[in-house]
Amino acid sequence: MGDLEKATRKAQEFRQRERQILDAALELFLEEGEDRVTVEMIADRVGIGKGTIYKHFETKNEIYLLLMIRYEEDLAEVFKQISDADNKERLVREYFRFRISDPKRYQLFDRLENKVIKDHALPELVEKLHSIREANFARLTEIVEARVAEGSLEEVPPIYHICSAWALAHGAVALMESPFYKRLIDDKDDFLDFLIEIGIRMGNKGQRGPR
Amino acid sequence: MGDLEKATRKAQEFRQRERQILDAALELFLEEGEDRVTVEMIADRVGIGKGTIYKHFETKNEIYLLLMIRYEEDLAEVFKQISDADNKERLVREYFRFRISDPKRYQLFDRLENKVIKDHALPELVEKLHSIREANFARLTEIVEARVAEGSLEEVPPIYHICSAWALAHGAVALMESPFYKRLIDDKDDFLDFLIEIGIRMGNKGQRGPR
Amino acid sequence: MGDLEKATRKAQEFRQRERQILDAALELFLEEGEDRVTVEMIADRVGIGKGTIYKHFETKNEIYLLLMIRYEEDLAEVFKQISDADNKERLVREYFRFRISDPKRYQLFDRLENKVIKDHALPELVEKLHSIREANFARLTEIVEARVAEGSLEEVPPIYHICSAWALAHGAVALMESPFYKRLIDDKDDFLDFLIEIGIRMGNKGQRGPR
Amino acid sequence: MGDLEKATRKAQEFRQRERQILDAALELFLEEGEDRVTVEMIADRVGIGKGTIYKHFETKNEIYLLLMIRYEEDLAEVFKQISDADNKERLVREYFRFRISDPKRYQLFDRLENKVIKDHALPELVEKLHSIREANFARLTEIVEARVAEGSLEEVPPIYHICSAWALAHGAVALMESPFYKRLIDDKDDFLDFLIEIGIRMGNKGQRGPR
DNA sequence: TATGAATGAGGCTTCATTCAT
DNA sequence: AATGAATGAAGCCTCATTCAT
Repeated sequence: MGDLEKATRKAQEFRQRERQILDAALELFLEEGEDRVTVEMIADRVGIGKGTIYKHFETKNEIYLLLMIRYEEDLAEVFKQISDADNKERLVREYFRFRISDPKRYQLFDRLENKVIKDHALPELVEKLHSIREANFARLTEIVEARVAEGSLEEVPPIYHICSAWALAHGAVALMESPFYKRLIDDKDDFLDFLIEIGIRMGNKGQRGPR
Repeated sequence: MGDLEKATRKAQEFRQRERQILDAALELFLEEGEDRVTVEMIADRVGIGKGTIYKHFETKNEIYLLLMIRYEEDLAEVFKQISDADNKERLVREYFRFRISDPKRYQLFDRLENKVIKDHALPELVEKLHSIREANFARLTEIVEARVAEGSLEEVPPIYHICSAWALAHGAVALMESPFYKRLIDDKDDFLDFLIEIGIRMGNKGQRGPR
Repeated sequence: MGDLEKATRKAQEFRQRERQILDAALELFLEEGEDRVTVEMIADRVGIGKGTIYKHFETKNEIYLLLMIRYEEDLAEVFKQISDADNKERLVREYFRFRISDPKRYQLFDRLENKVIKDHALPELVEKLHSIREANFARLTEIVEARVAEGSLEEVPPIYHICSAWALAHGAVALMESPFYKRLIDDKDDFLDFLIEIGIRMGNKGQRGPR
Repeated sequence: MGDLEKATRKAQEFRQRERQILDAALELFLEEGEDRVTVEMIADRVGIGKGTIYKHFETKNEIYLLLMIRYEEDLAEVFKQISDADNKERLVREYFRFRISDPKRYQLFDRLENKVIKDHALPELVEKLHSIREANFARLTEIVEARVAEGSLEEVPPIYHICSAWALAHGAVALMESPFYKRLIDDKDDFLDFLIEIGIRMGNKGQRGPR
């Protein structure tokens, strides 16, 4: 094996380990709650030493952030899948599906974001996270603008439509996770259908009287 | 002053102190984030000794819970104000207003609930919290059932209507607090109006095609 | 015992404990070298818990600094003893004696100062330390100025005389502590007499040719 | 190229690398303080791997020691330059110049010596260091003895003269490096002249009354 | 009852050194 | 010979809770 090849392999293994650590961290955060998870626990789950983690990440906060970025990138992927030709209905549906498909994960990142922002930690990474999110938003805005132009959505700033969908999805997630609310709903899927319908219709033209 | 009188006064002062502690704790939790607030900080703000706090509350978790219960009771008060005679619109409006009026507080309790539940702490108090909430729900359910009966709301289980309103309000709160989304919306009040309108219309009969 | 009395006693005991910690820390630093001494070791020597130390001092650096300030105050005491009426000889002698009497301590603080300054730690305390030192210097400067005025010291800025004495004392201390040099000198006291004589004569008028 | 030649070259390169490492280490120790410099930082500056450093030196302590020996050898060079024919003045001047020319370096080694000795590390190397220093001393002693014999220096053990010069130089270095003292002296060069004059006269015959 | 000094488990992070490739 | 990923002991500091006064 050539030196170059060897180096490439090493680099790949290194990347691979990074992924392992992030995966293990995410698992543990979801299982136990991020505050209860120590760096040592993450290392143990991967089967490596505590110090090794710090070869890959500067601080625990960086792990948080990287995980959040991964999530945001996954969301970008979802948006990319839904080509511009698609209709709004499909978009809202996919968006809800993505959010609700793993509500624990979603809520974890919601908590983490607040934590990380309060710590003023890793501002460059926070910036990166936000810029990915902004790109996602730009894409959404385009789609919404087209709908507004064709007259199927009410003429308010596109961001209103986006944010209200975001809010409903966010709330739906919290609902699905709250042990209190969970026990009030018998047929979860049926309820989700109901919610998604609301999401789809929300902001459609002609739903509101004159302001 | 008689002994009895004296004892009564003492008991009152004790109650009073308890309130002071809870108020100070809430203030600090909101200002700094609950993780950064130590029991000592709370005692300092009240101007008492750290040990005294433990004469009133068994653990820090109990403070969390008591605060949450207070919040839920405040919400009950809101519902009580809105007599059964009231229309749905007013109810939704007040509900949103209450939630959004102090989003930080709302989010704090959302976080605390998850934390406390994960700790399996103070199950009796958690039970109490939930029973208050259930009472609130019962009241809401009645109102909604009436609307459904009169034909203005779609015929799905009342809980669907309640939960979707809850979800939207919950999401709206998160939106208002997220630094990322905050900067995307210029006219906050205008957007909230938009959202509340959606909340009001949400689930109205005739908004959905046949399932 | 009255409440006031009790409070006073408590406060005294608290002070006393602070002294104990500082004493133990100094002992250990001298015995083992500051880098080898952990906060836990200090606590063990005092016979208290690790956490207690942090009730008295914010960081390990603060312990360093407080110790240094104590030393500088002791030196101020030496200067105060030597009233202005005294002659230069006595002053130099006492100064050397103080420095050399505990060279390990002196060197410890020399090291600590560099360390603390590099850390940019506790700037207010560093400031305090320096202001004490400055007061000591002001006192010295007065004495030296008087000698210069009466013609017994060479007419250079008073600080020159002070600094050269400081330098010789500083070097003498290092000499006394260096295992290498220690073994070269048989009669330590005799050599110190020699050095002190040099210190006394150093800078006397008429010792130097025209510049 | 023959095998021998090749081996020789390899050996030379190895030597060369060793020098590079020591140079980089010295630079970093001076810039950042030895405690803040990790082995990795040294490797990075040289542009080699961390492991390679351990092919050349057993431990970090060995690097310290080798650097100290180099410094002592440089000093030996200074003494060699000043042939026996030279006068005392020139010697003292050169000695001061050497010490003061790079006070940070001097102080670094002073610190390192204490550290290394406390660790009881690498006793053979410590021994080597001391023997070089002893040789330097022997040379100095000869010179001083000649001066004493010719009557220009006071009749005390030669080591007294040497040690007092050492002490003054050592103190001068500390002075030059102390941020506190630095700001008290306006004209550094003028003051150094003053100090060197003292160093030259120090211990001259006729400077002291009868003991 | 009120106090606050004392506790110590536990978390994060650092870094000299090892060792398989 | 050179590498650098991996290690884990060790250090500093936090803070909920206890308990003697």
